[in-house]
Amino acid sequence: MGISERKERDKQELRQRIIDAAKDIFIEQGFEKASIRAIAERIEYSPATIYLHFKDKDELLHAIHEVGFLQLAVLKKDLTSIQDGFEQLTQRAKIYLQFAIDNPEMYGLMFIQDAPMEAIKKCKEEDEWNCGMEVFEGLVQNLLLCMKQGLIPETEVHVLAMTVWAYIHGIASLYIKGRFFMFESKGLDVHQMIEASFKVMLNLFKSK
Amino acid sequence: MGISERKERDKQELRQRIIDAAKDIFIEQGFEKASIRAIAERIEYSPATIYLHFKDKDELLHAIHEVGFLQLAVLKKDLTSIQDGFEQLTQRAKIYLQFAIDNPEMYGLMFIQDAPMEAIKKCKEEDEWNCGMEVFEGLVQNLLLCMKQGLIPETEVHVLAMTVWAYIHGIASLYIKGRFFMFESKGLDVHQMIEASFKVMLNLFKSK
DNA sequence: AAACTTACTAAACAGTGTTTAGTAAATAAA
DNA sequence: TTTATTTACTAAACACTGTTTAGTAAGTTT
Repeated sequence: MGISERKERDKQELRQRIIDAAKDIFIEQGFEKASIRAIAERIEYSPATIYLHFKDKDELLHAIHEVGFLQLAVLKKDLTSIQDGFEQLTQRAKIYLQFAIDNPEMYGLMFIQDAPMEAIKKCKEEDEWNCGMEVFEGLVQNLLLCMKQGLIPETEVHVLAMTVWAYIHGIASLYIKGRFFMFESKGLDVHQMIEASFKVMLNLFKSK
Repeated sequence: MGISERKERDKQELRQRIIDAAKDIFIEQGFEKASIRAIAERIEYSPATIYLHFKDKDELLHAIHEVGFLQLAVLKKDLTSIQDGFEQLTQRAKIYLQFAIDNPEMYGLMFIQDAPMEAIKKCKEEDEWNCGMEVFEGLVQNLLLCMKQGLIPETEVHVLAMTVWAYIHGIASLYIKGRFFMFESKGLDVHQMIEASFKVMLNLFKSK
């Protein structure tokens, strides 16, 4: 009975085509322009077809945001090979920040917008936001390595990870949401300031 | 010629009524529900009338976001009377964070959403986002006080302020946008973690 | 050949921001 | 006082949005 299996494959393939098309429009033209109708048109199906694969737009955006985490995972994949904990932490932060700057719409979906989390809330089986957890766990492991190497003081590692994450996310989100714009109009070099802030933050973490 | 002046007053009053109604709906029912039509209905005017006072929705949201900064300013007004720089910094951060938790929609408008900044970009006279600048300047002055009192090491103060702001905003925005949700579902007390992270961050800043 | 299932969509519903054309009243000019 | 003009306002339309419903046409099973 290969027929029903082929049908299932076809179904999954169409689902993937929807996600890909949605992601492309989302990346190219931004959140606003990524309408169900525009996505449907790109894959040459009717808008209603999308609802055979996704409960609502939130669920589709949730699927896209997972693609974003996959993208980020690729960028992070070589991090653990960096022996020095502190150097790894520096690179980790830089990758995260660069990802946000290079993919502001996707970063927004992953860490700022309500949509993907709404989807989690709606489906009863608690997803627990595994995507975000994975990023966080990487940071936790990194910080544990730093502690093992005596580079930073022993502290409750989850709290420490939360602190580092908050800082990096703060820089990333204020930047991509235009809140450092005031510096630019005052003639200051924002990128340079971020770089300097980065160094300040890292130095603070060094155990004396 | 009191007539034209009265007319001008009436005009400004209606403008203010629009802002107030918009703010109320925005606060009560969230960003999504604050439609032009809903705002118009509340003040018993037609939707088109709103466009006689505001170029577009972004401009209206920009006006609302200024009300938010006024609200925040009230909460901050007694801060400078705190003599100890470090204590003032602590209280400043707490007020900022508490404001975000108590008024998530308004905080979103002030520091996360695109709308108000779009309005700035659209009108040619560079607004420079004075609202945000004011908050930032308060932090800068606070940090200068800390340095004067030898509580923190001498560093380029704008970079330092950016660092502190990013951290606090990071905590605030990740919290209100549900990204700490994963901790909750793991049985951790998020508020306690934030409190702990707060202490970690403040201790990092203390000069040894 | 008839019954059933699947995959899909046209069209509608209820909402959105925004613009246009037009009205009715208040004011200014004749 | 009558006419002209400006002002304040809105009904209705336009072009969108997410989503649902009812129906069709093809494929599969009986």
